[in-house]
Amino acid sequence: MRIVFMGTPDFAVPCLLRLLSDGEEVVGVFTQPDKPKGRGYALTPPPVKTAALEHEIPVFQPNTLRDGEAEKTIRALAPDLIVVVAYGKILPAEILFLPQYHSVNIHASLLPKYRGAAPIQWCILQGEKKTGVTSMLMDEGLDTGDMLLHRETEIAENMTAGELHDVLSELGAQVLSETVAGIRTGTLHPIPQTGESCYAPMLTKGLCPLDFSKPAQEVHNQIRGLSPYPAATFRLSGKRIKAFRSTLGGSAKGLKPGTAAFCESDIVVACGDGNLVHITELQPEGKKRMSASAYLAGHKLPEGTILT
RNA sequence: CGCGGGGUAGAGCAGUUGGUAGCUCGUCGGGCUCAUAACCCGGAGGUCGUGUGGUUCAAGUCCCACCCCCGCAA
Repeated sequence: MRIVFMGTPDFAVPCLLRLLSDGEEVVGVFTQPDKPKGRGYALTPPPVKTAALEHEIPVFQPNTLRDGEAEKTIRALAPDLIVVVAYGKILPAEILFLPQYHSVNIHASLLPKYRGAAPIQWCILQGEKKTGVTSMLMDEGLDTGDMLLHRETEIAENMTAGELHDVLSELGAQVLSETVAGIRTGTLHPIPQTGESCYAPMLTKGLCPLDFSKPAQEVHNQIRGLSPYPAATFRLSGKRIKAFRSTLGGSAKGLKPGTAAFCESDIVVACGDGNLVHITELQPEGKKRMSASAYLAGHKLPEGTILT
């Protein structure tokens, strides 16, 4: 099948590769323009572009899909289907329904929950026990199209967003493969999204600072939901520290929220509900990411120290 | 040339006004103990990122160049 693929970040790469290994004819890849990133503002290509170029697929990086140019380009590519995976732009109707089989999207949640930009992280932030991947026939709304297939996966107690991302990314490739196969054979039955929906908006820096006056479980969810990017932070002796991993366990026994308890191999902090959160992996500003025990080997952290 | 922090024993950190390096953990050996990841004693382990660079009687510590790592911001 002739397919135009639209995607941008790492999450979308396994989907693209799966289409190729399935023998689909990927005739073009749309991805976001290269953007200045990192120190020195080096112009950085999106991961999907890199992957596409490695397979010698034509890459298109328009700033907008709404000036008619993109439509002409796609028309010339004459796809049977458009596959969208975390592309980062809304497709106008004239493109959406251009191919014979229209456009399908792979979304990293169990729709209609967690529509939007950051479903993986929000699932963990909200303390969900399971999530999954859904494929849908796209319409003009944001992740509102009729659903085709979905696959569920458990979210382990201490799982981070990064780990879940990798799982869902592979699961997404699997679902995409089955979806394309189903479209080819005409065996899929689109079903409208029903039930309670919610949105997973883009993550902002404002979500990062930890608030130890919250219950330990929420602090824990915040740490793992924002790990590794953008990463939950707290302050210790004037420096900002990112927390990447944590576990729960133990009672704070009347310690005020934010107070460090006995810190041997973990940084143990009292939370608002009287329970403890154990920070096990972190990164001080300007330093590499390290285990809490390594950090504690070189930094004294007496019991009673206040973290904010 | 966006702003900034840092490269010292396996890991994490100190290192004062320049005088050839210390701490915590780990590791090895011994001891204590019913026992232990606990405790005590002892040992090994470092060309202090690179430059057969500059200053100096003397540089981890000052100056110069380069390499590498990281935080912020985008």
